Amino acid sequence: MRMSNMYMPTLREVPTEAEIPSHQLLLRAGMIRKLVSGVYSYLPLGYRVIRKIEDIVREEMDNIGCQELLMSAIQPRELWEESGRWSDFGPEMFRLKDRHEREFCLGPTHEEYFTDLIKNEVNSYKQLPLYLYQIQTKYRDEKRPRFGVIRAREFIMKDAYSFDKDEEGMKESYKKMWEAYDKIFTRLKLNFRVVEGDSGAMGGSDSHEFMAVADTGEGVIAYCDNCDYAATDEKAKVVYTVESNEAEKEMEKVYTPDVTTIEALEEFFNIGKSKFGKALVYVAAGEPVVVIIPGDRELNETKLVNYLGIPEHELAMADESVIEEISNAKKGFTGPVGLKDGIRVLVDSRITKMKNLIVGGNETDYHIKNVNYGRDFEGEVVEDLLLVEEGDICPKCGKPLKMDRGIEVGNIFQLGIKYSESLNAKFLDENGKEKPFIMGSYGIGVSRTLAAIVEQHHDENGIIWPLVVAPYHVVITVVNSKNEEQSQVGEKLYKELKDAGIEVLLDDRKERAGVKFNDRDLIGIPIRITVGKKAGENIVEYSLRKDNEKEEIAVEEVLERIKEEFNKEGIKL
RNA sequence: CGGGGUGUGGCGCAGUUUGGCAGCGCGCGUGGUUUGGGACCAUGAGGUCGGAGGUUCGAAUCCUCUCACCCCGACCA
Repeated sequence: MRMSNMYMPTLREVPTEAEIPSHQLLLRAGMIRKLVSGVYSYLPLGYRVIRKIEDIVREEMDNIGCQELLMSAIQPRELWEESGRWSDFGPEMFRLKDRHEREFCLGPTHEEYFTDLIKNEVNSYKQLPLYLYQIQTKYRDEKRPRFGVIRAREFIMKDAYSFDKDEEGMKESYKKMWEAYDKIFTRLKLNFRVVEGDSGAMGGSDSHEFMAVADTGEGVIAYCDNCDYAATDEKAKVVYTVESNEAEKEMEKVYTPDVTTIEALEEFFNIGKSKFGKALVYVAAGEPVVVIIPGDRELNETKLVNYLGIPEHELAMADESVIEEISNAKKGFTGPVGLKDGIRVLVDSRITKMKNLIVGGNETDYHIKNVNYGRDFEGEVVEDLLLVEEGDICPKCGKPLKMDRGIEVGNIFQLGIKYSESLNAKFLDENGKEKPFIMGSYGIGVSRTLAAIVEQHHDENGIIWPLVVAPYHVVITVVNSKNEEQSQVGEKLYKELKDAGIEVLLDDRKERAGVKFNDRDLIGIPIRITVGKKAGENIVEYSLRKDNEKEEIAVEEVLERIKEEFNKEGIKL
């Protein structure tokens, strides 16, 4: 491609809307443009990268016998009613009506659609396992779109589904997908970590997330250096021991005017946070719920939602009127003792082992000392409602956990029979018995992966694309396009490389050298050929975007050097 | 959804406090001089000041409503 003819609107200045490097650079490099919040276009350069990511995904999917198809983004309400997710998905789902008032959604994912598709055509265990996938646009009306294409409302996703005859088969399929994902993200040069995830709105049991390590990532992961334990903060099991052998003391009401936070209580009582029982008031599916956890810990809302068995959007922190209503006191004085009758109380299991707690008194300006579970209050004891913290002990090996951040680029779920059961998708097994398909679903955020790669591969001058996904492999910069010798050498090389099957850009624009250099660094082309002063002597400059070391070589050597670089990267031409 | 902020030419911004000709830098057109890391001179084009209503002789500026976008929290590929 001749750059004089290319649609590549690079920006000199950083658009104010962009906060993180990948968003800024993708905009500046002219790879993406925003239409409205969370909705983006992929411009020619960006789209080439998207297609290369897709191709790698396709190869690895095809390798494990997963077959590509393409479905509609638009799906009828009835399909989602069958699985119960028309309401479970909540406001996250884009909904629309046709001229006959029939309701539809723009697919946020396709479990129902895939299950529905195959259920009439696949009737026998002999046809299993079956793996299908598509690469398609998904829609989720995110609460807060952010970071460019990392959290968009429209995004490109590869979604795959496995159908097995039994649990073991499904686990085998899950393993295959996992291995394929490992290969995909490795080929894409991402530094990633596989962690246990929460299955959330997808349902099912086991799930893992593929997290591209990045400080700017929204996902928080807890991991162990000593063993292979790693999980998202939502999922990570909190091991927290507070055995106390103190003798139970007499309950005592204490006047604590305006002391409403754990920090203030700490100061008031001059005692550590762990002596307090923190009461959090939520409204879950319309009903108030009080949750009691140790004062020095945070609540994990995902665990709470899972315990309650409600969709996430039906859980919210209670506002002050609800708090006053159930505790008969201002916010900050809620506790487990003396709540209004009939209020549901959940107690983190750790609370039951703590002695002589200090809790809110359910009376404005009062707390109660020496409160003990079992003697003074009761509730539903929940094993673990806490959010993991750095330094918590690893549930697997007991060493301290570390925390990291990442961008979730892939996710695999063991769904089981959630969808096959509700959609009545069944086959006949060896004994002629009807059984629901055992399913798995597997996503890769293609557009998000684009951003994740930039997040991990850039410097102050711009993007540094790995050769496998670079929009073009090579850029030939003709330093002075008015110079006849330089132009000729540039043209000759351009033709030679193109004929060799290399994707090459020729910067033949009538710009000053500085502009060309800055643009090529910004858009991150991995291999750079500079045709300059020594063009007449048949010498050009060869350098790589990633290390910047320049070398003068003869024009005849160029193709060979490029081939060497492809070999080094393990890429076939 | 809660909290905070911003909307002025393609991009980045000033002007708003205290109402009085709509400006600056970059980019863009033309002519010229330059030409190895975002050139210089000259000369141009380009604006419903987010929108609606109001106050006023007069509104980018004051008031009311509204829309959009960004940031911080709760969700996800």
